[in-house]
Amino acid sequence: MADVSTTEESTERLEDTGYRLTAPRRAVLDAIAGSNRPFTIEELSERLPDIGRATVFRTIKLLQELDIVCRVPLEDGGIRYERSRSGRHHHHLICSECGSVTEFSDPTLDEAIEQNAETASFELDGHSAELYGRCASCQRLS
Amino acid sequence: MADVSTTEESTERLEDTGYRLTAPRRAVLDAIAGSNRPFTIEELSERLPDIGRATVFRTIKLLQELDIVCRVPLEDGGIRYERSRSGRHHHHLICSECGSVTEFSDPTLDEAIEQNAETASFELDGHSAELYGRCASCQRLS
DNA sequence: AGTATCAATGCGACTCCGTATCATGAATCG
DNA sequence: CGATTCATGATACGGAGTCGCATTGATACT
Repeated sequence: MADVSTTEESTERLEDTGYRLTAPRRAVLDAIAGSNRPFTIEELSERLPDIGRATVFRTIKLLQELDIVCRVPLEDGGIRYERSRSGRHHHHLICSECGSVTEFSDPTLDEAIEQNAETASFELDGHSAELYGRCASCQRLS
Repeated sequence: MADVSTTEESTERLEDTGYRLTAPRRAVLDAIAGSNRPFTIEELSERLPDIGRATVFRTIKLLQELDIVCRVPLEDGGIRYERSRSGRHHHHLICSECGSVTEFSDPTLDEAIEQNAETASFELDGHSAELYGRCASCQRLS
């Protein structure tokens, strides 16, 4: 799977899947390329005052489908979004203090999940796993 | 940790933690005792027309804190709730066809999660894992 | 290049889920 | 039994996301 860490590759992925490359979509891609912290739609929308709120929602939804952006569910039920670094399936370490989000992949974890599904005769087609706590730098600060 | 599969034990847990045992709370406990499928607040509220919507929300929130009820995040972002059978930490197998939810616990899975946190020097204080797919009986039906 | 087509946009209204406010009522303690 | 404090219900409110629809603009066709 292609890297999606640059705006160029993301626009490519957009075009390859038959979606139109429009000015608002470019603007959203640029905006999320420039932010390294997970963001809410509102924050994104404020940074793009000339783009309709509905369009921002629609675009983020689209980018999620293309695995360019991923949804980060917080412990309190809130939702943030982040540009997916790997463009592949992964899990999150979510710091409840500074809000930073780190991706990780772990075949052992995925395997444990598959094993549980199998034991229950469950036909797995997706899963999510989020880890909540304090990141290394927040620990150092206290 | 005590079993919470009966309304009696749940009312006990309520009282033990210093909360008042009121008629609306009893009614909510009875209602969820009688339902074996995960429910939305709206559904629950409809079954309890004499109880204010806000109270249903408040009560479910309280029961979540007491581990009597657990939150079930669906793949589409929706939320349902279910009486916790074990009253302990667990994960969910969520059938996208019939909506059934099965709990499971797996030390191997939890350990894999802890291992990842440790590798990242992350101080873990909670996690969630949800498995999405088709349950055994839905597979049989097709 | 010129044009037709259909997807994408922007706006605003709207839904859905959950929460805050606050006066009233009920459970618990002395 | 009376006082206190917690819980309730009604309603208004708020945030997040969606919908409908007229307009715009990217793409494909010639």
